[in-house]
Amino acid sequence: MSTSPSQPSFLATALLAWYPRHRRDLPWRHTHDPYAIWLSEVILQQTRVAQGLPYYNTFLNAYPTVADLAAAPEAEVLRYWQGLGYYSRARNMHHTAQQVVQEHAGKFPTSYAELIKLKGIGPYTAAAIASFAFNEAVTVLDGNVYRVLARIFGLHSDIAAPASRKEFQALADQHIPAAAPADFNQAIMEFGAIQCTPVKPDCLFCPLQQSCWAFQHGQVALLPVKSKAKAARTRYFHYFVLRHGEQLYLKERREKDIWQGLYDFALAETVQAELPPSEIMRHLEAFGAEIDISQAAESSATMRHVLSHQKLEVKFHEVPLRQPLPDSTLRDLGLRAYSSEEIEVLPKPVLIVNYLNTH
DNA sequence: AATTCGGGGAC
DNA sequence: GTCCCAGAATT
Repeated sequence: MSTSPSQPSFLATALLAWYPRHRRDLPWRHTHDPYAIWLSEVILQQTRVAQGLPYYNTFLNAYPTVADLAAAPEAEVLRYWQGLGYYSRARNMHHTAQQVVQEHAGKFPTSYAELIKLKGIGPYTAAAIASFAFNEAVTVLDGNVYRVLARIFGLHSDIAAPASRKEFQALADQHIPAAAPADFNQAIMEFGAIQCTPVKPDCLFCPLQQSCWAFQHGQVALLPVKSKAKAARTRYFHYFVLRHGEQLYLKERREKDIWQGLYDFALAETVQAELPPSEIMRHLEAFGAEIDISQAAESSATMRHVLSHQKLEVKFHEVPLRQPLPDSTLRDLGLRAYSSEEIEVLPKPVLIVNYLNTH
């Protein structure tokens, strides 16, 4: 990190004046506990405050300390994360909590250099924890910071390109005040979140209006420059909802794919939208149990579920069984029978939760 | 450098 | 429909 000038820059001065008058009252702003700050930062990765807030409170209540998190079963941790998405965040937190307990005697590392070595803690989160919990003068770079800097200084570098990072990093490093690194980091992100917003920023009442390159040049709506992501691919899922009495059969997703560690039903993925009747019959026979045709429902209508890089088109085929699935089938397909009470506490994709809530 | 990891809310 | 959110790991 570069040094900052002895006199705070115009940017630091403006942001530090703006921040105390506009900051939202958020729970993680009342603590210096690195564990709680770590949790808030991981939750807020690619997640809005409004969506993450209830998870923060519930999670911290369930696991008040890093030792509590380390001692929990992974499935339970994922269940608390259910609905937040990017589930590797939860799995990495769990892993790192155990590492902190075992290798650091339960005490969180206190420097950026040590923090960034931990799984799930990258440049942003390491800087956030180091500055907020330990007042280290390291700058955070998140989507808000990119946007604010691009507009104020007229940077036209593509913020989606990794190579642009060092330009923004250098700029942030120039302006972070040595006397108040944590407040500067909080302020610039909060400023981006509620004043210098992506769409319709509040330029009319902006304290930086006069010194903002984008405003002065009428290019606020054009900055930051961000190249578009390629279109999401479409996948076709056919779930077999195997039921015996009140029991449903589910499996853990272990493969390297979406929803790792979460539970869903027996699944056939197809290249085309339709699963031909002959293929459906082949799957049903492979389950190795007699099906109660009289209670068999039509396949559900297609449910669409959109992820960042995938569009899922999903059909659920309900399969009422006259007897339990044989052990060989359970082994082969990784399935297990669960009561509705057991299913409730399994971590599941929102898609599966939605299905269960409507059937 | 490019890709892949969710889900929701604002427009 | 589009955009993007207090990003990180993997390839």
